[in-house]
Amino acid sequence: MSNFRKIRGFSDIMGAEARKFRLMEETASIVFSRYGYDELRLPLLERTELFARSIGSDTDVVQKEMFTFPDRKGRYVTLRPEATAGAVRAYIENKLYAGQNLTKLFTVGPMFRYERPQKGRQRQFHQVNAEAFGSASPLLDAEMVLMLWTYLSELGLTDLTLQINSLGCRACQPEYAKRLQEYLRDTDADDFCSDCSERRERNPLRLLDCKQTQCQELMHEAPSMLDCLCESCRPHFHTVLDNLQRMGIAFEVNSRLVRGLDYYQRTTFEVMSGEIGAQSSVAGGGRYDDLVRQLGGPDHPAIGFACGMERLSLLLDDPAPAETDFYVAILDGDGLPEGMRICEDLRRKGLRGEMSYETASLKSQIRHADRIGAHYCIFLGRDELESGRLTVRDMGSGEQYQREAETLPEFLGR
RNA sequence: GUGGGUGUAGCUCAGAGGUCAGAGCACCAGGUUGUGGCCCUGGGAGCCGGGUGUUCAAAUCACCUCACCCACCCCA
Repeated sequence: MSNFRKIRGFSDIMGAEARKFRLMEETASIVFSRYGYDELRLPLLERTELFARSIGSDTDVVQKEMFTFPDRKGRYVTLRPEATAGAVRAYIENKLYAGQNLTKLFTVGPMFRYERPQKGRQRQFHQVNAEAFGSASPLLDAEMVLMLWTYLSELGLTDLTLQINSLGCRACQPEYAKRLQEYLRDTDADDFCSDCSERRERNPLRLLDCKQTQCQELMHEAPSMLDCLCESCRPHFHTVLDNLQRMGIAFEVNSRLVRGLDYYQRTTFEVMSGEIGAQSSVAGGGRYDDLVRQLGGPDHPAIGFACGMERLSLLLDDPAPAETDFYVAILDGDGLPEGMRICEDLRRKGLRGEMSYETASLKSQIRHADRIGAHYCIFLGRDELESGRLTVRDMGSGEQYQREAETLPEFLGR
């Protein structure tokens, strides 16, 4: 085996897997455009500072999962670990807000996080993202979730669960943090798992979604963010839920749904599957109403989501490859030029097929035609060259016909 | 970053210190068949993941390392 092997967590996407990726991309483009979204293609590399400022310098993503390195002039750059930061940067930098009050964008492509690979988790992974800027309307939140759900449905995915929560805004979050800390003060640090006892002070929200049973029991009685929503956030959340209900979207409100990226506020949501192992979250998103301003842009609210393509892929059936209409089997070396002409003529008529580039035995030619799934095998040997009529074999029935080359497109196209 | 599992032919795997490293499937050639699928004969193929050590002798034992898989963690 060669010494040149792919590096850890990076994979070659090919065959049925590549066809799934194409399906996910094309479906996204079709569905999202119905909702008014335009494609945005972002750089893979951005200044490290952009991610630290938007995702949060205290998060795991920024602290230990980014591919960060100095460029040739010593400036720190990072392979994007997610898409929102870059989309916000592009929104501000290109003044996409000018002349319109709503900007809807989607983007597809690779993301990079330095994590230990496992099922549904690679170091280079791929996301479908949608971001909408400029409206704080709860109807936009509902539409975003609806669009995501429609997208997943059109991919044929059922058996998914949608969870939704509100994290509150900068007005009500401090009040909740205070209440949560008061609650935690009455618990014993040693009763939590080691991770939770450490982050109890620094990042108490994280204790809410710890999977350890002892932590879940301790947090069972913890105050809920939903009880602390301010006079603005509470009706906003309820309007979102009302509209989802009206649109027939089934969801669960989960007040413990916490997102690991600091910029999320108000409505947050996650789509999960029970069939793909531990990495069960296939999509997630929410509002980030303060982020544009924080990154130096206008005070525009925004909302978005990301879909993990590798995880969706685990749920998709293998799409069949394109059908092969014909195979031109050359049985005599003199037939090679004519075979190529016939082959090319058929392709120009829109048919799909291949030819043998060298002569081979009839037996192996037929086997090859069978293997590539050709519907018809066209023989070109000594007899055919002399008579000017080709032998066409129907690979399904085994029947054979004599045909002039000119009549082939019509014959095969039926 | 932490744990557990696995690395032998293109694929699935057997071989557990001692003849030139094996099977099935796949592939190639030939035979048979009504010009493919069934059957028969033959063939090509392998840094036994890599390295170091122990031994007269290592795919096999020890240590190191790399990769893959699963889980923790984190997230999509």
